[in-house]
Amino acid sequence: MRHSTYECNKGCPVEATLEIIGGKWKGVILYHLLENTYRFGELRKMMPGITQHTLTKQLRELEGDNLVLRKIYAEVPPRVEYSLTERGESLREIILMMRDWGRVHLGL
Amino acid sequence: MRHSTYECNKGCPVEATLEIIGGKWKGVILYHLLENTYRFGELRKMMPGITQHTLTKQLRELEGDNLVLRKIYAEVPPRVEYSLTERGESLREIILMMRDWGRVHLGL
DNA sequence: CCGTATCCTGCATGATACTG
DNA sequence: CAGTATCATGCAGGATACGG
Repeated sequence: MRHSTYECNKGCPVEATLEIIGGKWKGVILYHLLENTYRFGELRKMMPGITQHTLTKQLRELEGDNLVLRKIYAEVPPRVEYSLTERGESLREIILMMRDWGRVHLGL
Repeated sequence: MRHSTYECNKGCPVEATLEIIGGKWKGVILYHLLENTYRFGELRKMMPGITQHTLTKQLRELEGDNLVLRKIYAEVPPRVEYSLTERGESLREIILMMRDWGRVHLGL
């Protein structure tokens, strides 16, 4: 007896995906990294509302979920660049669809 | 001088969309309603982890965002059915993509 | 420049009990 | 059956200060 296509008994795939990109800032971070590789300070400037503390935490979590790559350059002053992993890239379509939906239905 | 396609200065459309579907349960609720119209108690059974209190609140918020329609039947015992509005339907593609992404990348 | 270390706060979510 | 009413709690996110 097969389950419904919509069954969510143990680990709904929609819920699980939202746990990864559903934070207050993660979608926005990924959205920016879709366009380009960015340094920590650049991301911060793009998101005036986020604190340094929170940005660091969110980036660590995205890194932990293997969506974002953190590359450290041994320079002075230090430079750290964030980019999407292949797994992160695979979210491109979803993120862009959310952007489009927001534009159309929320007038943004 | 045009802005970048990715600019998020005031009201990022990705962030705004996530505010609507990004809660812990909203995606799952919408996911179920994608398939069918359901009664309150049916939804509750489908999501064993959610409490009555929280389900009510989430449904009210979805209703407030005009994604879900709440239809009350004047019967005894009372019957209330939830379905997607047209606006809710417009999220179908996004939700299904999140489901697929979860299945492929999270092994669900 | 890119962080950690503390401490703190609000709000999303939950537990439990009661009701039209 | 489908809710409200209360009260409780955990954790995401923030403020501020300091460090390699």
